[in-house]
Amino acid sequence: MTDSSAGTRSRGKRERLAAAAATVLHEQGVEKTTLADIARVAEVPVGNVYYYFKTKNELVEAAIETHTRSLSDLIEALDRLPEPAERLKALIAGWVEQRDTAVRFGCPTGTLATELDKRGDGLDATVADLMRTLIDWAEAQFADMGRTDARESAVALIAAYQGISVLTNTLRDPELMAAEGRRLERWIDSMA
Amino acid sequence: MTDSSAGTRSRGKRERLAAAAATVLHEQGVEKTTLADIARVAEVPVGNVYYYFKTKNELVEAAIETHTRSLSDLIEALDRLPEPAERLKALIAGWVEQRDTAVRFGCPTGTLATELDKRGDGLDATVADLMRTLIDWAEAQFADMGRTDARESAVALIAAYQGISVLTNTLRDPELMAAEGRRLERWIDSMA
Amino acid sequence: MTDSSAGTRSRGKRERLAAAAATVLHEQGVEKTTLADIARVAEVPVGNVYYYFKTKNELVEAAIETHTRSLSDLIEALDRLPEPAERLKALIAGWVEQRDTAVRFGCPTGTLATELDKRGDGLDATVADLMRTLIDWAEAQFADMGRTDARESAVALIAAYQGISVLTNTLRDPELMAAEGRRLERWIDSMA
Amino acid sequence: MTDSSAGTRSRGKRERLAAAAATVLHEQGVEKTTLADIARVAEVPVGNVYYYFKTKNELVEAAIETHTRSLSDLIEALDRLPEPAERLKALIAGWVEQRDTAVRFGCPTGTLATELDKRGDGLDATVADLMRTLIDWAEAQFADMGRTDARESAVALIAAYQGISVLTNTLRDPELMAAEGRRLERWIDSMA
DNA sequence: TATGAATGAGGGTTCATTCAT
DNA sequence: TATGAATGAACCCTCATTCAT
Repeated sequence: MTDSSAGTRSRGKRERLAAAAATVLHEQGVEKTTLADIARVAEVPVGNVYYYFKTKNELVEAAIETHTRSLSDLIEALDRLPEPAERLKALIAGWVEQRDTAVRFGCPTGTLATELDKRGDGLDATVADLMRTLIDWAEAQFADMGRTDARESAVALIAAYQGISVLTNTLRDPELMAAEGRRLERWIDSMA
Repeated sequence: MTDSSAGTRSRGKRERLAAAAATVLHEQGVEKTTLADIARVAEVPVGNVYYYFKTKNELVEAAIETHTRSLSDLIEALDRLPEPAERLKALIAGWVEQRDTAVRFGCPTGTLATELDKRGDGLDATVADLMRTLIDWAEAQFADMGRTDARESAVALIAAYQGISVLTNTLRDPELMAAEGRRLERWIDSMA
Repeated sequence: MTDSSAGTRSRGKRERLAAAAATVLHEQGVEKTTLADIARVAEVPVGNVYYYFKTKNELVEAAIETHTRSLSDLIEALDRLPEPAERLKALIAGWVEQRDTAVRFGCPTGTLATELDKRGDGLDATVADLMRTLIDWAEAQFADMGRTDARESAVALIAAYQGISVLTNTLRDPELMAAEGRRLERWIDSMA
Repeated sequence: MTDSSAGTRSRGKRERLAAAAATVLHEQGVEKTTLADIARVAEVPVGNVYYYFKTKNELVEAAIETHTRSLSDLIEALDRLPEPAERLKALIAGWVEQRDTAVRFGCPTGTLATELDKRGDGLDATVADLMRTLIDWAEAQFADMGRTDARESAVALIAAYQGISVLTNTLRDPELMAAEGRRLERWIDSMA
């Protein structure tokens, strides 16, 4: 019991750091975020961070993995819905629900991808995987609906979300996300 | 004569700096770009930059203004086309033409907006104006086409471009932009 | 039984650490070597090192002692030879044999002495003892040969070795050591 | 005059840094010396060091160059002597003169070479050049004296100096250097 | 005895900004 | 106006040493 809680505390710390990284990197951006910021949020002494992550990049990587896991969970939940159209609309509904976060910080994945592209380390490939996972899942839904242009539709859907996230964030207007959500839903409905 | 040529040279320097800033900030990102980088590209001594721009932020602002002027020029050119639908399709065609740049650096305005949002200075409002200008123009075209949902369509169009820019850049695939361009054209055509 | 075997295991660990320290400190230098490096080579967990050595300096001391013991063994072996001139020439032959190590890392004692001198801890005195032991032994051989300048010759011999080690290492040429070895042998022979 | 003094001040600063580096690196060793140490001795603010030297390694390189220049000056002075044997003995006399420095810090070139070998950067090649320059010069003198074994003698001479420097430093005894100096002089004399 | 985890001081380096001329 | 030089705050990272168990 004591041992297990000790193990838990250690693993907990790593996870706390990864979670803090995911949040803070989203909110402040990769470049503006210092290790001290992440350490503070995770309530871990700065020097100790390096016991778990050898470089700042590894911390960014862990943040991406956190997002990847979130996406997996989301997909798993959506897959429980019976109809592909419903699944897609539930995805959209989720986006709309989080529109206030989008207003303040944009899409976590999209802004991260944009920033990592400029950095020159190899991390952009990792976010690309994450992005592809989402597109692939959407494609599967469109295919399930019998669409022959499933890939193109999937790309268009995710692009619409990425784009409206940028606009919602830039123009500080959550209603943009809401309206686009309704438009996308109508689009899905028009396919049935 | 000497003064005027000096003035000319100075204005030339200021513009060279603004242009260099626009390019380099797009390619490297705001945070990764140093004043020295911009000065080097503009072929202006580092110490001299501060004669024209008191802070790095003012240089970023100048870069945005450069983009704003580019947009004005573009709009002016598009407005010479007779039909609103043609104008919109010409806009889209321009996006597709520049897809290789999007692959490497994303949309200049979008990535800048994403980065500036994280910085906390007041510059995000300036990019927002730029973004709004484009949306407003698109809205005018849709209205001209007799659409009652002109604003929503305009937002959707620009969002589509922003989003596909993110995906094109992240996934390093220019074909994404091309395909989305064709899709958007079809959409415009379907409105006629 | 358990205690004794534990004790044995412990002494084994202590010796493994000292041996690892001797090797790694020679190869990487004192400053560039971390405790983790030594622990890894000795296959001892980092945290456990401090049970045997309270500070890094103590580990350096142990490394010196390891070298001292090696020197004792060497001297013991040389002393089995009947003639002092033979003993000295056997010493020289040993140096030449190890010239490839000298090329890569220099003389273990000499480089250690050079490094420890800069550190300001009291360890330089310990290497000095080691160095003196070798000189003393050489002096005894020269005296045994009937030389009245035994001390000076001994110093010259060891200096020649230290110096050619520096050059062999710096210029990365094992042949330097070999040639100097032949020269020194001739010198010894000329005394008989 | 003003301009030239301004230029002098700048160049002076760079040189002051290089000179400080040469001294401090010799006295404290490369690893133990911080940039702040060098900056303090050169009376230059720490942040300003990087205006002249982009990395610590460049500062080390500059220190080596300082030593190289000193050697050139020395050689130039020695070359004014008429006889090669005299030149070599003057070289030796210089070593003996500086025996108190050797006691405290060893030979600047030798200790630097020993330390740089462990560091893994490419600087060891630069010190090697310095060392070779000295050997080459000595070889020329021995050749001038009609020796067929000029190279070997040159290597032996420099090795003797390097080695006695190590011993003088390690055993903290300036008399070692003095005695070895006399021995080497006799050796030179025996060649005439 | 044994060990993973924690800690904090300090080092090298970058860079926006300012200064002196 | 122009410019090389100066400045210092902040950042990432390393590591000897200590702690808790």
